[in-house]
Amino acid sequence: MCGRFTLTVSADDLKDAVGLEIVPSEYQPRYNIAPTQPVAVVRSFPPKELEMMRWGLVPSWAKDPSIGNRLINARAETLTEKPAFRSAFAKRRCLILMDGFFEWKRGEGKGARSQPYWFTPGDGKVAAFAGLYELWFHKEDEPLVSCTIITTEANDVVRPVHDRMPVILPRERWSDWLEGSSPDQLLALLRPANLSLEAVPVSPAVNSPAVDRPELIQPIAGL
DNA sequence: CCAGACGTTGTT
DNA sequence: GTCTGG
DNA sequence: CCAGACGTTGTT
DNA sequence: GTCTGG
Repeated sequence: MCGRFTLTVSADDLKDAVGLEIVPSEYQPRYNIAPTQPVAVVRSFPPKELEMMRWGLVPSWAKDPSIGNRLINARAETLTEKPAFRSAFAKRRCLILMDGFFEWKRGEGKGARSQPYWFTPGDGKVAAFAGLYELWFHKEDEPLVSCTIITTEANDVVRPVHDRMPVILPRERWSDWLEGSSPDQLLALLRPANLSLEAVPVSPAVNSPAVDRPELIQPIAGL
């Protein structure tokens, strides 16, 4: 995990939530955000800014941006060792904005379907994954800017569904993550979420990355 | 030395 | 760019 | 994460 | 089965 999430608020509400402007024409509410798609990100510099980035990290040394299709998550446990993430962890940390994420509980036996769940902080507010970003300079003037979501072990709410989850930073830790400098203090932030999460069983319609509508986060009966 | 990878997930 | 493997 | 493709040649 | 694309 995490391979799918939501950010369903309006551009105005997003601005109110984080205190930063976003280009309205680039943003729209989403109920099924998949890898390779644009996601709303706060990065600390230069300067602190809210912008849309491609989900899937493309390191500066990449010959081809397709490597980003695979670097959608970074394990917190090995962040400092992996060549693909080391420099981003040191210098290019970000907040990936969301208001819920999906995890799939695998069915027993072969051929069994996985049941998707939507996990949400449930207070209607914008929350944030801990992330890393990179700039990839090709031949155009503007670099391709991309990001990855940091994962850790599941907390008590998520564990029945899955053993990993994205790192969710409480609001009072946002600036610590963006502006921190000591690697030890930064790593200490990458813990399973302590905040309350609501687990909502949802329709397998979310399985298709092409489907994006409000019904995807409605509870389904019988579970 | 050069070449080639650089990642996570889940499944067996 | 930097590390690992041959 | 899941869904869907998995290929080349030559022609428009 | 495995890779690519969204």
